Amino acid sequence: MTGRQPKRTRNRSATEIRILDAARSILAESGAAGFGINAVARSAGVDKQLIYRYYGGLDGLLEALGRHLAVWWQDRMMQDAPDRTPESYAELMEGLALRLLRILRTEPLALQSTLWELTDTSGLARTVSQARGQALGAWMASVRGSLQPPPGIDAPAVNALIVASVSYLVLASRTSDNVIGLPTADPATWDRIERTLVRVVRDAYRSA
Amino acid sequence: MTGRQPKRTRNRSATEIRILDAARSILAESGAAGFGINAVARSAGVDKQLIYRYYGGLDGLLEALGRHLAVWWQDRMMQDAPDRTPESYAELMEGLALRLLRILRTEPLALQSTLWELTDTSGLARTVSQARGQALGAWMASVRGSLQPPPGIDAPAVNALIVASVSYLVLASRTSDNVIGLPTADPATWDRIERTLVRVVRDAYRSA
DNA sequence: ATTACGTATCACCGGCCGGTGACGTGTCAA
DNA sequence: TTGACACGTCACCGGCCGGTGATACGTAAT
Repeated sequence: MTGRQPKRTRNRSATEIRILDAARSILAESGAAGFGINAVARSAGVDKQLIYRYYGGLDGLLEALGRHLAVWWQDRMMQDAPDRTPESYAELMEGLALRLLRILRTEPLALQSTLWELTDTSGLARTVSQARGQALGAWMASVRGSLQPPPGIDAPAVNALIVASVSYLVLASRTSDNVIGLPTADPATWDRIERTLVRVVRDAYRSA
Repeated sequence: MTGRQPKRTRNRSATEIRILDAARSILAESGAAGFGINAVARSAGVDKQLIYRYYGGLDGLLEALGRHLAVWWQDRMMQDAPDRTPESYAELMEGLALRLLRILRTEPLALQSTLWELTDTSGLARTVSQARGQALGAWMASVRGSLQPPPGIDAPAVNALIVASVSYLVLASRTSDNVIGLPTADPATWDRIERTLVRVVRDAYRSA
């Protein structure tokens, strides 16, 4: 009857992790819309005052989350598919496109952080957004070896088109089951998309 | 000193237009984030109660806005470029891609309504979102004539990739000046993108 | 045992949101 | 002239937001 309850664990670094984890899962589950001091504090089971003390408010928390996501993207890109080293620049890009597609489709965190990049005007989520770009670049560098794109082709532009199309299709499929005429609820559609991606990349990088 | 001021125009249909125009310009200028009953009422210089009376609240207003945007997209797609009728299916898609790219880049309303499609989960903005898809389809139908895609090519998938890439690049350029490695602040970058788009479409639809 | 400090909690603020009920006041028909 | 009614306005509600000051409590050095 006496003591209320033992007040909490009283462990700063553990609390900091609780907060960061809560931030991460809120972003993954609710997206940028549901993200805020109150929501993070509630989800972490912690008073929001601690977010101000340990992270310096929303800005600091987002910076920390950005750093966290940067390594998360790196890990996620590298893992689970040491597919054979590509024999051409086109194959390299095929690998990147398919890998990105699968990550975006299976990892809510990946999807939401990509989406946030499009909506954040305040620049508050800048560090969060940059994470993906860095990871893509790092993967390219690590797998590329000495492969060069065929001459006379604007490789950065082609690659941007590919990555952009993958990103948009997955983002749009989240809220609609018919994206630009494709029934994205049907798994077979994604097979078509993958085959078409491969085909388009090969055609774009064929030298002739 | 006596009469306050004449209370307002006392003209329902004019007020309805004021409200709808305010909604449209708020969407164009502030996007989905800034959109709400209070903001629309303020911008229209009208009490929000009227939005409930005339449109039945946010839902009704959004439906009306959706219908409005549907015809707006149609007009915007058709106007300002009766470019020569295409001689191949590839040319047809080139035209669509370039037209969409330019509309998205120059019309904030087009960009924001496309963006809303990605963020709206409540389905509240469904009618707003569908407007674009309908307009693209209608334009295709009107220009297509008897052109057919080459056999053995998944034309819907290719077209979706193209439209998706254009959409993503423009959306992302709104909040960042470096999108997937491309400096989108530099006008020359958009020339590269256009050239690359044309090239990719042609390669994708070459029959051989 | 007392002090000092870091950890955690609570209570409160102003502001904006969507939504609603009650209140004028022009207009036009009975 | 006297209604009835539609158009417009005002005031208010509960709820959530980001942010801050004061307070309780465990712990470790003095």
